[in-house]
Amino acid sequence: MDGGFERRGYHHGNLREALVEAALQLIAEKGPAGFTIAEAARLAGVSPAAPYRHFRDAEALLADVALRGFERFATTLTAAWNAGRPDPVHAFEALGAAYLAFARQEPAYYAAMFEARIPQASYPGLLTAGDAAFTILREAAETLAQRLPQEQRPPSSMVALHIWSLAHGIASLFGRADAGRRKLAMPPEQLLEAGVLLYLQSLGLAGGKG
Amino acid sequence: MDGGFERRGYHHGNLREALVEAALQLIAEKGPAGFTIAEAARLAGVSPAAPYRHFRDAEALLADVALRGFERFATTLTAAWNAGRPDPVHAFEALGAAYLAFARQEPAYYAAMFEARIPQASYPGLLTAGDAAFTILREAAETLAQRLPQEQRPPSSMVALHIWSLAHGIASLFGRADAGRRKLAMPPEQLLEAGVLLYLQSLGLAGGKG
DNA sequence: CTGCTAATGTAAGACCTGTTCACATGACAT
DNA sequence: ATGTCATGTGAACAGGTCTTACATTAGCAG
Repeated sequence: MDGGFERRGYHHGNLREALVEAALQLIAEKGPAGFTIAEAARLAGVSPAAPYRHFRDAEALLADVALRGFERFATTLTAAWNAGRPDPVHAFEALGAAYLAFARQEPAYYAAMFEARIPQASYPGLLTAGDAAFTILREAAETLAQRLPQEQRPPSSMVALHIWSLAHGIASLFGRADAGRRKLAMPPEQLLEAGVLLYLQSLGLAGGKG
Repeated sequence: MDGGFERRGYHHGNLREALVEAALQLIAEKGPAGFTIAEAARLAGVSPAAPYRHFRDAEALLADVALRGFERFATTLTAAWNAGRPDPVHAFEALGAAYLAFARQEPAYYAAMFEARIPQASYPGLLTAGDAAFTILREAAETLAQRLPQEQRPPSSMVALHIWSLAHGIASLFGRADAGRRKLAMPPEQLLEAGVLLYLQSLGLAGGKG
């Protein structure tokens, strides 16, 4: 661990990164509320006051983690959409699957992004990064809608919001390794895929009977 | 406030209820993580140690709030569904609207129920109460599905999961007074209604073009 | 290489919270 | 009236946040 850094002397050399790594580890273990600056400092091998040279307070550190999370999230979603190849419907499915995969594989980022209750107004970068991620989904929906005659096209932002909400709902209710969550008859990925297909069908965007 | 109770002497008289009230107030203000036993005790006018006579620890208090929340939630949903009257589709819409209304009007309960990361395994009552609330949705979906010829009926639990997830996603992304959340072109209620209608259409359960 | 400056880390401390313990109080049954 | 038990208190300790004054050193100017 230690983010791959061993401190070599009085100065750590990469404390900022080490703190982010430590925060990720702690959030993954105990949730955003369980993370403390003191413990992150301990993991990084510095005194409890050192982190304050890099982050104003615990919330700022969390906000930085969330920001990085949104950036990775956007990268992941872009790759999954893959410019709509091989065809928009399958690419859209892949986008949904990537959403859930991110929530499952990066629970710490996901928690920082969506569960930490960071006041976004205080961290404008967060808002921007979140919008960028959403835009990927919206443009995918836009591309999909192009297949319909213009007068039948739904607003792409509405479609994107529906898919985002469904994916987020599934991820946050059932999609995590959280022992506490309910068991399902269907794995979350399949639940999402079925939901998206049904939804797209009603728009005339997916095959007649899934 | 004080939950309507003034303490009259050495003994509070209704500390347990007063603590729950205080917790609700604090959660509403600062989220589940911002709530502390010490502050709840202060609001109730007792010493910081007094709450431990009624709750094993802070998590237990939170779990009690969540449990009460699930019970109120179930009541609300049952009333909204109204046994499927005047007709199942409209009643189903009302159910969705009630979901969002609960999240908005009772943010403290909602947060305790879904955001507090209470290990449900440690509080079996919570799991039961959550299941009871979900069952209402599942039975509504079941009733709806009855309208279809048997071989076209989707699994009602899948339908219920889709609707629950969509509603929860919308509520948790956009449905709260949280200043930090994004602005939408459409109010959350309308977003949900449109999503549910589209979804039901694809199942053949709602009118041809909403 | 020398020496200055700014960045980075430390130590100590004020203050808060959670939680436990021995003890105080009084509601209630007998 | 008396005893008992639920309920509340006060003191104590561990551990957290964050600030302030101070220590160390990296990196740059000369």
